[in-house]
Amino acid sequence: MENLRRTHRLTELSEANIGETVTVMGWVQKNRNKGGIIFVDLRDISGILQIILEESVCGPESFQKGEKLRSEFVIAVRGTVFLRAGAVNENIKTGSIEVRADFIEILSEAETPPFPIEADSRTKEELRLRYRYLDLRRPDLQEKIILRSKITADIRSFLSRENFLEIETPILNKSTPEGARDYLVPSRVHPGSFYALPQSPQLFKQLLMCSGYDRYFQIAKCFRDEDLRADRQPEFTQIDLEMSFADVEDVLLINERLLKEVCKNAIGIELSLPLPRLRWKEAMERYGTDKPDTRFEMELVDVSALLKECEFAVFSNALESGGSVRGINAKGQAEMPRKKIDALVDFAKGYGAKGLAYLAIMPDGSYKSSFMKFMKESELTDLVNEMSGEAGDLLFFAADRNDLVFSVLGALRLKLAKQMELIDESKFNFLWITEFPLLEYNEEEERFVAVHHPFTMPMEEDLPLLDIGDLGKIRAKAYDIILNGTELGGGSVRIYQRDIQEKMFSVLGLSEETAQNRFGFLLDAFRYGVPPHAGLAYGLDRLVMLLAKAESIREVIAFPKIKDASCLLSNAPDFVDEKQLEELWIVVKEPD
RNA sequence: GGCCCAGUGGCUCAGUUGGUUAGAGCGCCGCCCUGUCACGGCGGAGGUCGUGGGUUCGAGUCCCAUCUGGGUCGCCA
Repeated sequence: MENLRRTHRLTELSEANIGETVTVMGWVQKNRNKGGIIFVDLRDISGILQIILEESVCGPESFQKGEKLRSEFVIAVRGTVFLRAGAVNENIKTGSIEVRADFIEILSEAETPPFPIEADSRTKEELRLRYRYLDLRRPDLQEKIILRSKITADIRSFLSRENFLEIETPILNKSTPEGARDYLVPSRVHPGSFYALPQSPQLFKQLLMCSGYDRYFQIAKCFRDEDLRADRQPEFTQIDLEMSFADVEDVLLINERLLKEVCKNAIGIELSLPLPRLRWKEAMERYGTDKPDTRFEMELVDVSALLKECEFAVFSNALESGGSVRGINAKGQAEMPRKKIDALVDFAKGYGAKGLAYLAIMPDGSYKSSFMKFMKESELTDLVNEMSGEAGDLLFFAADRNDLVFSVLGALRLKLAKQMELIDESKFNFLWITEFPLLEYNEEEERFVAVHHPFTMPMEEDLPLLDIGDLGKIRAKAYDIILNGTELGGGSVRIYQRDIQEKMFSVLGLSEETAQNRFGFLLDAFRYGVPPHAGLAYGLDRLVMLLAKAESIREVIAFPKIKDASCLLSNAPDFVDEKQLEELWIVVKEPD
């Protein structure tokens, strides 16, 4: 190895290098031994290159090494670049050339890997994660990790050019039990005291605004001790940014330019600006969700007004108790088999619906429906017209409290779109959702809680409602950025006026003492001159996942955790020595 | 915490209404082959079906429990 220095990555070589003596290194992808000639497909992170071994060129010593080669051996090859004598391999970048080795060295031997190292792996994820270091050798996973690095670099570059300063904030923080569960870190020096890992750098970035760093960003690791999902990990990365002297419009406009640049550089997609916007209320009414997938239509229709006199108890009860009846039209699905409809009804029940009413408009114009016997002919006709129902369509209706109707139909809409293959996977539909509600009522805690966080600024015209009005109706200067039905990020204009902040704490049921105890350092800072400020944070993992067209966030994280938040590779979390616990003043209860 | 899906050689799968020594492709091992690139030829090893219990004359196949992984609801200010 002392005498060998790598001169090129494998696919840096091309016909331009013909005749050159080069030294390359990598992993053996495939060894095709024809007896007197050995073809080796060598792999590194750049791709594949064919190496040829002939005893007459490389001598017996290297040739014997060539005969020993197995998958995943690491080798070094010194040789000359030739145009291929045989056929060109169109499948690889270096398919027209090959390196004729005059010397090879086996740098490292390898056991047979437990699964094939190849693109488009069909190996079950459990095994891949247990051997993640092998999984990460696979080209498609490498592509995603490379894309992630590129996106991160682009974001840094853009924000730096826009005069944002990258500033790190602490990982060891104070726990603020509002919101997600914290990961706690025991203090050795302070018996019984704990740090919390950040759920986001929220408070610190606001402090930075107070300190005059008027544009801040950070690529910040964040932690939330909640259950995982395909797009949720307990530790994840935020692109966190904050701007002083800024309102909603300032944040949205600069982020649109950021997204445009990232999309263009990372995947060659040209976004047209401005990005579409939708108010929260309208999003809920049209799509049943605050993160609509706008790649297909099938919008919700409120049919409550038509059903005031209706005798179908499910509908009338919902209306009488202040709820609504809304429907969606599954175009051309009238012939859906009963079994499939029943499955959709069960699906709806999973979201809390008591049932799901349906009406099929048969090709001959007749109706087939779960509730027609309770309805007048004219009511049915009106209903069908309101839903733009045509022969061959299948209509679904949910009747309940508004929030339930929205969540049921919002989920059903997505489910149907997938079944009906309505989603154009080539689209990248960004969408701003604006004017989120400031507060929502939490049944369990029997109080209003912040939808975004307690520092979110109400909209000016709704400020009076903080004193006298319906708290649930207050709109906030809060916004989310959505891509293809996934929440990519969100942010808000922050409260910087002490009186408004105090009112906010008060409606949240936080006593002055509690607020001071939890956020006192921020409130104190606000006493010494605070600029108006606003910000946004993206989930970097989700952004990369969507741009990479990955199925799960785990595909764009080098070392992800599994569903129960453990790591199959390292076996974290794990038990620790009694001595460590003693130092930390911790006594572990026997699990029940 | 709830619901749903999956678990058969190293990998990916098949396995008919429960019925003889559980199959295939790839991979692996050995021998042969100087233009292969999904290389080819010949030969070979390797599983008791995630685990435990039950039903049965008989279970990979049915039942119960459990473990491992995935999806989702709750949760995620």
